[in-house]
Amino acid sequence: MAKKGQYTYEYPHPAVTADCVVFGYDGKELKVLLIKRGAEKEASTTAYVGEWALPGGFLDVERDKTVTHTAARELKEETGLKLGVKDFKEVATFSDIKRDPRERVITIAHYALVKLSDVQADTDADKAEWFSMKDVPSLAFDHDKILRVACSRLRQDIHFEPVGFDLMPEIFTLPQLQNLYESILEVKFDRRNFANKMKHFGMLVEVEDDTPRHGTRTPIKYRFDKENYERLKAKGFQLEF
Amino acid sequence: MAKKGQYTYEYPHPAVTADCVVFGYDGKELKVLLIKRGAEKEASTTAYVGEWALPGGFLDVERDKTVTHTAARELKEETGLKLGVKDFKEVATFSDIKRDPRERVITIAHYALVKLSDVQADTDADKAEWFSMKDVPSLAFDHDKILRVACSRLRQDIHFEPVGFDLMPEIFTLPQLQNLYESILEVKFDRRNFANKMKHFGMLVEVEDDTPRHGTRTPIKYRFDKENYERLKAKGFQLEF
DNA sequence: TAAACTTCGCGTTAATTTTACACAAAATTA
DNA sequence: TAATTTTGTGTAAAATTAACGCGAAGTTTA
Repeated sequence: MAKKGQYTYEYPHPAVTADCVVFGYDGKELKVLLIKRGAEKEASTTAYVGEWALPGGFLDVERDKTVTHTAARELKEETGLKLGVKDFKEVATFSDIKRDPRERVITIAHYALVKLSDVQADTDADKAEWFSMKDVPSLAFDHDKILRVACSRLRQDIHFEPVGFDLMPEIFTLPQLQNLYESILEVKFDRRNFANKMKHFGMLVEVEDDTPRHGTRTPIKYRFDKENYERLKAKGFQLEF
Repeated sequence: MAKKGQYTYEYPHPAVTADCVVFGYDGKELKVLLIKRGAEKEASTTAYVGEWALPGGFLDVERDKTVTHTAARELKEETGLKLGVKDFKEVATFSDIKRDPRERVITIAHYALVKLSDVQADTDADKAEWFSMKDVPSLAFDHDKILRVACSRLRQDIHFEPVGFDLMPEIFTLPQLQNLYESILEVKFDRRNFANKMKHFGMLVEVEDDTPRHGTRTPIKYRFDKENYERLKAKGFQLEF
């Protein structure tokens, strides 16, 4: 651990953090990963102890290649969830002068999309918890605001990128996919038009899978055709919803 | 001036800057405002002396309310151009560990759109210069990259916001507006379809203006109907191009 | 001064995309 | 076995987008 008062500068410098909004989808609703702020670390200076917050932490000036590396590293440390730098998207910077009561801290918010079914086991249940977007508690710092902005960013991105496929499990059904889109965009689509449009893009591949499903009629299973998507993207095509 | 080594922290802090990509349009081509890096200020530590760069500078930890305030303040100081915080849009954070040779500096890039005809007189010609996007020189630091990213961001934004009207003079013609869209998007539109679409939005108002124009036939003059645009936006409408 | 040329505005038609909507099959429940 | 829920499929109307012809206004050229 570094000694106190070791680092001096000619001009004041702010502290810089990266925060993570990790979205997951369980087939029913959109969820977000939060941590409970503990007093373990720097007890005396830690703020908002016991409150829920977004995972995140300070830029390691000497080691973190970019602030996105900070995001990935802190997410791993705080929740156990290991994501690659490429899995993150930058949302925005939050730099209000009083956003942290201790000192001037600016944060670069990121978001990531994960297949909840794949990672739920990885997340350290002692520290982190998945909350449905519908009942997110009030958060520490300005994290409420960050979450709102991240959501609206996700809503924008979904129009141009197949974000659904990052959130869905490998094998999924059209009704599930539609439900996800409806959850994120908070609208309802016509089932038939949704299916037509999705199939029309040519990114869905039918899969043999006889796992019985809960519902009534058994829907067809699909997987995302990543190669074809990459080909289409290279050609310059537009998703749109 | 502050004494050296006055500000001390328990952990290393990066320096934080805000950089500005200011776009202007002169009726012909898209331009960007650059400054020539001088050795005036902190001579010994200044890097890239004599090279062209984006306007920008260090966050004033004690005074700047947000990094966007930094952007506005520095733009004014370095180019004479006075813009409001609302005129800026955040683009992205650039935080590569070696992007500044002197110390770790992360920068939050912003862009702004201005009516070149209105502000050309305000820009301090000694320090700043407007460059056509077609012949931008190679820039200091990673500013080439920042400019590229800002451009692609502008190209995205133009699909959903009437950015044209921030760049055009108060009174303009449809061919001018079309030229701007074509410059930014690097495509060609059909003159008649472009006009139909634009008029269909209901944001254009015909204006009486008999200033003779250079070309052949004198095109109709318009102005942007801001009130109507706000009304439409409130109702939730989409631009799209 | 007339002819040729360029730029501009208007409107029409064809192609494409989006929207609205009805019915039958599969599985569960009563 | 009948009723109920969920899913899959197709088609016609409506709206939007794309393609395009023409004549008018002004400039340049012969």
